[in-house]
Amino acid sequence: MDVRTLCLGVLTLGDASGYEIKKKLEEEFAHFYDASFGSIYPALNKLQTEGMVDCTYEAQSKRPDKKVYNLTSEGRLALVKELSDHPSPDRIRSEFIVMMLFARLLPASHVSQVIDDRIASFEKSINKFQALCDGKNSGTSLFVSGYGVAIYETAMKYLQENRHLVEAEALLAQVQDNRINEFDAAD
Amino acid sequence: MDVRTLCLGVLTLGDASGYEIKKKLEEEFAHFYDASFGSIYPALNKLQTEGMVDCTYEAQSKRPDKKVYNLTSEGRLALVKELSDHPSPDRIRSEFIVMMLFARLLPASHVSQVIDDRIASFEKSINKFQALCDGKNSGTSLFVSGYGVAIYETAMKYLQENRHLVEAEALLAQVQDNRINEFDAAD
DNA sequence: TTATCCATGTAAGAAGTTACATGATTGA
DNA sequence: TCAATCATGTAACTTCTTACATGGATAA
Repeated sequence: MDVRTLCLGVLTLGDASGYEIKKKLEEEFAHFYDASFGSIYPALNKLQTEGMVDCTYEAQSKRPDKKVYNLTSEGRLALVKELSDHPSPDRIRSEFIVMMLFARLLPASHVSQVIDDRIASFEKSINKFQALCDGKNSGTSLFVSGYGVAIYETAMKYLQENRHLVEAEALLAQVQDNRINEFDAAD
Repeated sequence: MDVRTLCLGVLTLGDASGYEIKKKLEEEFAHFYDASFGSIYPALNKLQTEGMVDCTYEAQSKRPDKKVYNLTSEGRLALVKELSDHPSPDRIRSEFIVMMLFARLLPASHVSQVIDDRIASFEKSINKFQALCDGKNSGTSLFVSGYGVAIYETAMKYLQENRHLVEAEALLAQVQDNRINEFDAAD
């Protein structure tokens, strides 16, 4: 799955410009997939040459023209085919977790700060998903935003209840380092 | 954060070869970061030319030589500096979630199969993290594997309890498609 | 005998990000 | 006046994956 497929998918929800597709991704797919303009615009142009999408220009006063894309039947077929493969495993890239694993190398205060920030950002995500839940009628969107709420709530609660494990280790390592430094200083 | 940083991190746990670093990543960092040999070996070579790691050859009978790397003080410093930045938000790429969002385009049976598979794979992940929990003494590893258990358990439970939302929509769309096809056939 | 583990490496290519260019509009 | 929103696009660059090359040992 790539940005092209994602664009086709968004277009099943209605005609849209590249800019609108990007916005839709930020709202709807929040946290589960993202793409930049630098990948969306070329993808749409390529999809057009391949006949997967049609494009009509919408002139706008006081704004650049809008290129509104709509899915062709070939495009819809290609999307369904793409979605029919079994999904590859989720790919997660968490700098936060890596940092936690090496917490003993860092100042304890910094570790605490990072955890505080992470909890705050989880809270934001939960609110965002919650708002999405409330505004949604379709079963699938409800399912996905509910999934987001469930996972981020668990993650947040876990951090609150278990942060001491990491913080204790960071603190211990720091104390030991200081002791060594004191020994060094004493020499 | 990139593969280079990850290699430096693993080397704080003890000297290791590229191959061993890869294995360690698969065990310890499972699901939160991964890297292929094709990125690890070049990263280690570059780190060596930069003086971040030393390398000693270990001749092995009946096996190729092993290049065992160990962290230099510059390497440790660079790692700490890298980890001192605030971690960027987790990046998740979930084909599964995208597929759920477009479930209405797919055969209901296929959707059900995909959810079954996902539940099974979550179960595997939980067992893996659980085993990791049991085998670990350090607070940080316990924290991280516990985090994995908590999240995957939530995800699994959520799928079990809410899969009907997606399955119903896929089924409904399918029935409507069939109805249209019947109309078409009647013409 | 077939696959998997051990062990390192390279080269080609995919896929994306970042930064830039352009430029008016609107809200703080 | 400063930032953000709308709107599209390109080019350079980064980063990683995949596939290949090599080859003995071991387990099913």
